[in-house]
Amino acid sequence: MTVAPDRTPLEFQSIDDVVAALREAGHRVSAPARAVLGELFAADGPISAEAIARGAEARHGRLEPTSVYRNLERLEQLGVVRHVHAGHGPGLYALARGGDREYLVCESCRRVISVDPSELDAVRDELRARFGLHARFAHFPIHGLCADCADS
Amino acid sequence: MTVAPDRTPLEFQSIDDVVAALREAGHRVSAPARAVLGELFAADGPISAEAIARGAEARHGRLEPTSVYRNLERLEQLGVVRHVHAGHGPGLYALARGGDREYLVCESCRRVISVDPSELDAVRDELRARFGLHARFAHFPIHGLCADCADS
DNA sequence: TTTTTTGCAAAACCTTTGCAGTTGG
DNA sequence: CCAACTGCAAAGGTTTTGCAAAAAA
Repeated sequence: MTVAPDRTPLEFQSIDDVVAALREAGHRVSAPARAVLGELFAADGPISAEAIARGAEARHGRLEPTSVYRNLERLEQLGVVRHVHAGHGPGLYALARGGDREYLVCESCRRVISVDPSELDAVRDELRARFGLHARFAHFPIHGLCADCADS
Repeated sequence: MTVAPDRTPLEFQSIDDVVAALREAGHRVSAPARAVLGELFAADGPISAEAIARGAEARHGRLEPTSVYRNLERLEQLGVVRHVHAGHGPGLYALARGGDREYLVCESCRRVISVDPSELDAVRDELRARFGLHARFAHFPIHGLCADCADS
């Protein structure tokens, strides 16, 4: 078992930052591991493991989904990555840089809206007052129709 | 293609009501179909297809999960059944009687809290005002920790 | 009798696991 | 050099699909 280094996700600004953290935690850093990080840093939102595998395969060599999942799991334990379940379909993975995020998902166009948790405090307060539920929207996001899709 | 009869879910108070509606819609009603309905009427909350298959198998004869899924799909098209996705794990199915419901799920104890949609209007209003999202919690419920689990 | 529904088998989909071989440090 | 990581193959859990046999109306 490895221990997450004493860093916040905010400090991971580049692939090399993460590579350093991985090594600090006793991990080795292979070409596939770098390729996965490359896709995550290149993405502008949460993406699927399969998208990572395909993108990385195009730019670098062969990359099995298996390996992508194993890398993502490791990065998630390190606190570098988080994943979110958007409706049916595969889980979506994103860098945790920029601090915690919570998500809203459009069921129609599948757009993922990323928000600061504080923006959902009013919602959380209401749910706790009324039902005693301490709601979290980081892993299982709020679903609905975005403004554009609701208009049509 | 069949057309849903001109009834609201509120009118389905018994297995026979549903059987009548199925026939009205041009469907045949087999023993397995009745067994699935029996489990749904016996359940006191959303249950998995596998639970339905096991329960029905105990009381009546053999019942393949395949058949359960096919029956649930048909009942869902008729408006008699709805399903909800509670975290990881299988989908949960419940009768739609009593009108629409929306759900909150505890990520720790997996308890499903069923609420009247109007109880979530304040939450919906806040989400719409702030993000333009028209939230729905019937199919993908709100996740979090219930009061009991949050205390421990 | 005729069309629907079932059972069984197989596959699809996403993800995890096992294992032998390769590779990073 | 040796533990860790990879590829490949296989399996796990949930749901869907294909098809011949059984059953409803």
